[in-house]
Amino acid sequence: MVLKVLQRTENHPTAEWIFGQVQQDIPNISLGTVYRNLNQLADGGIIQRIFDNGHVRYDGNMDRHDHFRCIHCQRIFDVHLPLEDITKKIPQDYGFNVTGYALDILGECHECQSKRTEK
Amino acid sequence: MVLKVLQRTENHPTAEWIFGQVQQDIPNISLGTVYRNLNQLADGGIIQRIFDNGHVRYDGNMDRHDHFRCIHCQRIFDVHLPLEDITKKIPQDYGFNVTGYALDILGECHECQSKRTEK
DNA sequence: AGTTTAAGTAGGAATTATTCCTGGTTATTA
DNA sequence: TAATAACCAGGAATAATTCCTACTTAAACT
Repeated sequence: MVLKVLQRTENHPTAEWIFGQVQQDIPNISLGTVYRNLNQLADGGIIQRIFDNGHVRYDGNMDRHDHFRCIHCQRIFDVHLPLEDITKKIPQDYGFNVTGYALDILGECHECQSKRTEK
Repeated sequence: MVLKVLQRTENHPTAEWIFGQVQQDIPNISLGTVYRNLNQLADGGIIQRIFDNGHVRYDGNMDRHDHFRCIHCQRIFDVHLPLEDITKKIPQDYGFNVTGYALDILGECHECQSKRTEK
């Protein structure tokens, strides 16, 4: 159920929000259960953790993708950028094995640009 | 003083650690002051926040660089990769303004590779 | 110099997100 | 049917961080 809720949304919700959603179907589920399930799913690579200013959000979309966060409205958008460089260059230049990476981009989204220039 | 401590270390310390260091010079500084100063410095772009599994660390090195975290020993290494792609492609493909980005790479560091193959 | 205003702070309480614990419930196996 | 295992609710505990209040120091003004 936790997984279903997460995959049904376009957003990148917090544990708390997921808890609220799941509660509508399973009224007496506990927050601890949501956390336990999210951690299992994330550790098993089924879902992804996103670190948003020290707070954790979750993403049920496991296609390789990155995140853009608007510095005004704080929304997180999925973006797709192939960075095949990394998996070549890091082992080459540093001798480290790469198992994954996460790119977080900051900036100003479309809407917030318009809102700003309207004034 | 908070800034000085942070810039003197090669590591990516937590607020708590910085607090301990600064205490040696200013014995009755409070943890809240350390947090306030770190937040001001980070918001002002003087230092960088690093999100390490939901915990916050700080980095006094403001050259444009990225981070590699070893999945075994959990240490964080600085790596340098020019990703000029991002600042071109994101505005092009998505119409977002980019003000910054952070690349977090996961993998196995040198030492942990050796340790593992020794066995 | 004395007074007002502002800025920065210690110390600790409060808040928030997350994990941990215990006893109970359900499912599984034999 | 009895025994074992897995999972969970509910709430307590923990950890990181922010917030609050009264105090101190510095700056600006008269």
